Amino acid sequence: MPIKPKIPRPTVKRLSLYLRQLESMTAHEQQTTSSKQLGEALGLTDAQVRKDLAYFGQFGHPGIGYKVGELIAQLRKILGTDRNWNTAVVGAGNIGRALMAYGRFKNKGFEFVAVFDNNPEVVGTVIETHTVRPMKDLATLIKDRHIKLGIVAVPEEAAQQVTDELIEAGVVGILNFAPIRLDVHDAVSVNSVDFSVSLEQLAFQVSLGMTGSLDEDEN
Amino acid sequence: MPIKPKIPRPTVKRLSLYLRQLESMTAHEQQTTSSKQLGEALGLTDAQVRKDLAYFGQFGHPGIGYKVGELIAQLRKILGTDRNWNTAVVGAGNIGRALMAYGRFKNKGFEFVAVFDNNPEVVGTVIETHTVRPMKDLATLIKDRHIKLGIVAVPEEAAQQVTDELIEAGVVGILNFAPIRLDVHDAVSVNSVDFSVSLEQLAFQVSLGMTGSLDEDEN
DNA sequence: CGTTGTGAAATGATTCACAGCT
DNA sequence: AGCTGTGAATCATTTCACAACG
Repeated sequence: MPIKPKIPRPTVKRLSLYLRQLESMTAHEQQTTSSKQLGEALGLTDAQVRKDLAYFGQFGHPGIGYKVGELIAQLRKILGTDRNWNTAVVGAGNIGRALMAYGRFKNKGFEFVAVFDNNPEVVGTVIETHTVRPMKDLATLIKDRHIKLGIVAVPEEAAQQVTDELIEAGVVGILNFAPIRLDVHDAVSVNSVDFSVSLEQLAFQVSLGMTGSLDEDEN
Repeated sequence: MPIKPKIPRPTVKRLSLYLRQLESMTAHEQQTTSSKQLGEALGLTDAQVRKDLAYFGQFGHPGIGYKVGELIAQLRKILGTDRNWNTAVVGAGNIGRALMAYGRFKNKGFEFVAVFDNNPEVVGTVIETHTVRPMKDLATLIKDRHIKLGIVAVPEEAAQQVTDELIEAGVVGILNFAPIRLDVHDAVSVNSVDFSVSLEQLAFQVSLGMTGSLDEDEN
């Protein structure tokens, strides 16, 4: 192992986008691509693409570009999605169901292997082939099924408590949909999706567009 | 109006967080706060908080801090959520329903005034007091109800088409849940929420935590 | 040729540190 | 004494530009 390269945070986000674009390219039988082409498809500069990829190794072929299949394999390895991540969904409301219904996660290395809810009317019902379990089964199921990722899709008031239980049971990564900052210790990773923030950002951009300026869109 | 201050993008995201934290403070009858306190609650430095706010004016009172009610009003004005944004949801699937069910948007300046879907079985049903309309009514309803924001919660294949229709009808901001980059002209703002990217980022962080290092979590 | 990988330069964002107000 | 607002310094990220390679 050479040194620690230090990866910029924005780079990580873009790796996912590269991977998705490349997968769409294989689907179209495309064998090879370039940083220019990849960048154009995603609204980035070619230099940005090359620099991002170069943090992880030398995947390109000068004069040729990148071999699509090869780069896909590399990116999966980098992102950790070459293995399978057993994942639990906590909260069988609309968000929980939306995620479980989105079939493409399976091919992306994420497998939902348990759903929990505390509502007795929901417990026992089946969502996408999975029976909703009561919260009291959480710890044992997380352990038995070697679940490493947890999705917190419960109301704000319950989010921290649920998080604590997940971590206690052995989960090492949390995707949080509740509008609060979750308190976790350093060994656990948290990533939050916050609809209010997203909408307010949008309102700001729009308001601004009517008067001043911010930098580009970039989606 | 003096000059163009140029707002850092990360600042905008944080403004939403400040606003939410302040709202929770008023709910607890708190009259006044400081950049230090605000920062600690959100995992930011006090200097960061002050700098963010100072881009928009001098809202603080030296020696005292910030008056909570006052700052809330200012932030709402800055974000554009002091007015009301009529919003349309396209796609009455789980994500669309999750958003409509999240009651707090109303108090945040976003009002969902129309839902559309192209599935005949769903059209005509009622979601949170709103009858689902067919796609063919989109243009007229957007115009009649002065809808300015659109939420794209449809499958990937339909997302660009839906976006085009929304913009054609007069929408100026789009919140996109489909996993593609939407093509829009400059006068329209787009903000995307991408579950796959969020999950893959999480997997990366976790994988890394097992070996190397990235910078802090920060949720 | 066209395209990568990469130092060096430029731009952007955060933190420091302190003068000045209450 | 306590806290803001802000220039200056630091740190992070992006862009430039070009040598090296197939």
